[in-house]
Amino acid sequence: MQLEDLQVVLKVAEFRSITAAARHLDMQMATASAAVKRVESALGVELFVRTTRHLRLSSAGERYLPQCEAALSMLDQAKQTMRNDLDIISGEIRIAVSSDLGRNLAIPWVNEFMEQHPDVTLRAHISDSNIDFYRDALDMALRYGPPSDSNLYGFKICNVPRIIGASPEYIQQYGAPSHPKELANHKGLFYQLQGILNDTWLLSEGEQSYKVKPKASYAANDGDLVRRWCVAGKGVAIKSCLDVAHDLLDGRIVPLLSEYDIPQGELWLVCPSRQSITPIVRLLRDLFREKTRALLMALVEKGLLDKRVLDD
Amino acid sequence: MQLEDLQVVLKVAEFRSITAAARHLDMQMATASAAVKRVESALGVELFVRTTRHLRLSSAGERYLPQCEAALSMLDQAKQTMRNDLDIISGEIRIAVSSDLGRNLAIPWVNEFMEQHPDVTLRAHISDSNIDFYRDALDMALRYGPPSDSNLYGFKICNVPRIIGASPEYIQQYGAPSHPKELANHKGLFYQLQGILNDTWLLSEGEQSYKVKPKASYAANDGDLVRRWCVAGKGVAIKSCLDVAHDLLDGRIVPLLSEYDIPQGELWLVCPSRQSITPIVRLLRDLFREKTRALLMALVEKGLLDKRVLDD
DNA sequence: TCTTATTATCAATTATTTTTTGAGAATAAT
DNA sequence: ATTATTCTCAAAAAATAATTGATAATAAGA
Repeated sequence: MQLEDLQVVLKVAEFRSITAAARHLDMQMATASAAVKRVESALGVELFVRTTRHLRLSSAGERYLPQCEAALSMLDQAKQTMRNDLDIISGEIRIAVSSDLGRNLAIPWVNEFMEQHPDVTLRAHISDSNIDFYRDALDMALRYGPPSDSNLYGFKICNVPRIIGASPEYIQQYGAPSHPKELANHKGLFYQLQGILNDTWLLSEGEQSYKVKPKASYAANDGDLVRRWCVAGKGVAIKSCLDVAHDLLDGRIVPLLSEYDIPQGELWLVCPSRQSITPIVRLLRDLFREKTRALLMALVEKGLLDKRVLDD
Repeated sequence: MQLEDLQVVLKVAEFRSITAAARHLDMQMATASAAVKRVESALGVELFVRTTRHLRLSSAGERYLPQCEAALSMLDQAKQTMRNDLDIISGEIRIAVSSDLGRNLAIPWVNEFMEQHPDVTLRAHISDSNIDFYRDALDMALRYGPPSDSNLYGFKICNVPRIIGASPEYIQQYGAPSHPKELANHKGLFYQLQGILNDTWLLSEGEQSYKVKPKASYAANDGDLVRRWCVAGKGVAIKSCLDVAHDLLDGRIVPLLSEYDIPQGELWLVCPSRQSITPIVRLLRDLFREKTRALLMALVEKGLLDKRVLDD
C-alpha cells in the first residue's frame, strides 16, 4: 500500500470531493480517483459511498480514517523528529507574497535560504489579492496585517511605516508639497485591491489629521507596477517603506511630507494551521525578521525613518 | 513512500540482516535491499550503517524506527478494528502441522474454514521435525505438547490419549497381546524424531508400569507413514488417537491392551508472539477445539476411549 | 423542462517503478 | 587459503501508476 495514496484518501475525506482533493494535491482527478480505489482494494473495503456527483464517507471509512490519520501524522512526526535531530531541512515551501514585496525582497531572501538548504524547493505564489488557504495549497503567506481568520496562525515580522513619495524628477517638475492639502494638486498613483480604489490618503500631525485625495492619474491592482510608475516619475504614491526600501536608499524615490504621520502597517507571516508551522517556517520567520530589520535600520540610518519603528 | 517498504525496513532492523528479513517476508534479498534503499532515499537519511557483511541501525534509524513501528502498528490496528467491526476475516494463514494430523485432519478442517472465509489464503507447512518460528515465517503451529519456549503463546486444544494398535489382518495373523510383556514378540512400527528412535513404549495398570520394546521392523520420521504401515498390517504402532481416529472408527486399526494406561498427550495451538494472535487464530483455535472434541466424542461413543478424556 | 457545468469513473496509452536475475565485491568462518 | 555468506549492482522483464480523452450521471440554473 502507498503512503501517498492514504494521504489522498484523507484529503478526499476532508473535502468530500475527489476533485477538490486532487486540486489541493496538484494531481489529476483521475489519479486521485485511482489512488482511492487502490486503497479501497488493498483494504478490501469501500471507504466512500459514491453517487456520480457526490461522495461521502462510508461507515467503514468513518471508523478507519480517524485512526489512519493519527497514524500517518505519527509517521510524519517520526520523520520530522529524526530530521530535526539531524538538522536536515528539506521539503517544499509554498509561499504567497504580495507582488512587489515578493518580487523585490522576499523571494530573493528565500533564494538565499535555499542556497543554504539545497533540499528545499520553492513554489512562489505572487498575488496582491487576498489569498485563500483553503482554495490554494499554501504553507505560508507573507502579508501586511495580522491574520483575519482565527483559524490561522501568524507571526509578526515587523512594523512597516508607510511613506508618501515621488521620484526626484517628478519633484523637480511639479515641486514637493509642503502641506498635506497640497497633495490634492498632485498626480496620485493608486493601488486598487479587488476593485476598491485606495485614492484617499490619511496623514496626521499631532491631533490634527488630514484626508486628502490626489488627482487620479494611474491605478493598478499590482503594487509593483505602482512602484515602477512612481520611480518613473508618473506621480506620487503611498507605499509601504519596505516595498520601496531600495528605491529610497538609492534615491530613486524621495519621501514627501515626512513630518506628518501616516498610519503604519505590520508585516505578518501567516500559516493555515498549527501543524503547518514546521521548522522551515520558523527558520524563514527568523530570516524575514532579520532581513526586514536590517532594511529598516538602513532606512533609519539614512534618516529616512524614525528609529522608533524598530521597537516592536 | 511504500508502506510495505517500511515493513521491510522494520524486519531488517529486527534481524539486523537483509537476508533474514527477506526470508521471513518471502522475498528476494535484492528486493528487500532495494526496499531499504527506497525508504532511505525517501527520508534522505541512512537508516543503517553497512559493512559488506553486517549491518546495524544508524543513530537516525534508532530514532526513527521505534516511532515508525508504533505508527505502522497503529495503522494496522486501524485496519483490523474496522475489519473486525465489519466481520471481515482475511489474510494468509501460515500454519505448521505434523504430517498425519495435518494431512488427514487439520488441513481438511482449515479448508472448510476457508470456504466460509473466501479472502483467506493458506500456506501449510507439514513437517514432523520441530518447527522454528524464528527460522520459518509462520503464524501458528499445531503441535503435541505445550510450547517449550516461554516467548511463545499457546492454546490447549484438547487431551490426546495414545493408543497401541494394529490392523485386524495383523491381529488375525499374529494374535493380539493380552499383556504388555507380550509386545516384545510383536513387530514394532517406530517413529523416529530427529534421529531418536521411539522404540520403548510405556504402559501401566494402576501402580504397576511396564517398559516394553517390540521387535524393530519399520521406522520412519513421518507419522503418517507409520500409520499407513499400521493400516497395511505391517505391525503394531503407538499413535495419538487423533492421528488414527478415522482408522479406529472405520475399524482399519484395532486398539490393543486398552485396559492399560498409556501416557497421554495434549494438542496445542502455538503462536510465535502475542501480536500474532489475530482473529483468524482465535477462530481456528475454536474450530480445532470443536472438531477434535467431536472426533474424541465419536471415539468415546464407540467405546474406544474412556469418556474422561473430554474433561479438560 | 432542457440545457450547462460539474463530478467521478473508465479505457487505452504512455511513463515510471519495482522485481528478478545473475554477477560481483567484501569478509567472517573454517 | 578456501568456502560460504552477506549485501549491492546493473540490465532486462514485469508490474504499476499517471495521463489523456471520453462517458455517464446529476445538481443547478435558465
